[in-house]
Amino acid sequence: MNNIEFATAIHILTLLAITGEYLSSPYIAGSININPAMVRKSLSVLRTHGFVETREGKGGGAALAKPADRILLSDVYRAINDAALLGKLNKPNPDCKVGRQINNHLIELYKQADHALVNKLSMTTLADFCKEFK
Amino acid sequence: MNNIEFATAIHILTLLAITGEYLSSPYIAGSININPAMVRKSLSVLRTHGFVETREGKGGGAALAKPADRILLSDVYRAINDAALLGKLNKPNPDCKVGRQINNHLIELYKQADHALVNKLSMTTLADFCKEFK
DNA sequence: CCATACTGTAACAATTTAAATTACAGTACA
DNA sequence: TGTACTGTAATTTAAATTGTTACAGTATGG
Repeated sequence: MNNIEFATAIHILTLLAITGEYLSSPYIAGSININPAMVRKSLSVLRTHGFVETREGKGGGAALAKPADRILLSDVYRAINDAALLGKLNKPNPDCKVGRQINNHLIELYKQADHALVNKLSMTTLADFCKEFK
Repeated sequence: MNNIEFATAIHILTLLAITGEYLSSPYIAGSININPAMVRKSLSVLRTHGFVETREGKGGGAALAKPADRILLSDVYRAINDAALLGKLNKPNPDCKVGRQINNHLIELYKQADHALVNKLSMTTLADFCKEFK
């Protein structure tokens, strides 16, 4: 969530869900106000995870691959953050009792925090999110 | 959590809690394997938030300012992340229905996610965390 | 009262990571 | 066959983070 990809992905999915149409990367880019290549990069990840389908060639673009009420925001979060841990670590001194063990304990803590976050996000579907747009 | 300061702060607090002594920044730095000035920077934040007290001059250093069972990991997280939002935003096109509204909705979502994370961290005290060290 | 060993902090430098851009081959349509 | 796209790799640029240096201020003990 701490990179902009999550915001970009949610923006794309929201557009696709609300319009229900195939949209081209230049069109989507115009809404987000970024470069079309960035949109295609994001679409590439979303396609890999089954959220969207894309069509090449003239008149091509992207559309949702499944109903918006079957896409959890937590799934999108997971897709973008992959296995990345929610937190950085030092390289402490292994000759110190604390230094030797702390990274294991921090990793465990980060995992718990991440689970709590994902759990919260799993309570909202893309459809729920889209309902907020008037 | 996505900067290393949280890991550094927890390391410092763990050392202070476990030893129960005044420790100097060079000593602490030796355990974390970073520069003493970094430790002092972190201590400066921890002092501002009332977690530690420090002594200047020869023989100086830092110690916990209150019992480890009265320090929640969520408090430390808040102290370090201050008001920083857990997520970035684009600068979308205001002429687009989605672009115009999405940042407000993402901010709301980030807040919820952040609360869930803080809630989880509030279940562990520094004392609990220290118990894990054998 | 001076040498020593610290803290506190600002200024600066280096490094790392993230983001954006460019480029171009491949594909589909009309 | 021209046009308008996608897909992706390579590169560049920018931003954020992390680390370093430097030095004034402070406490201690001989």
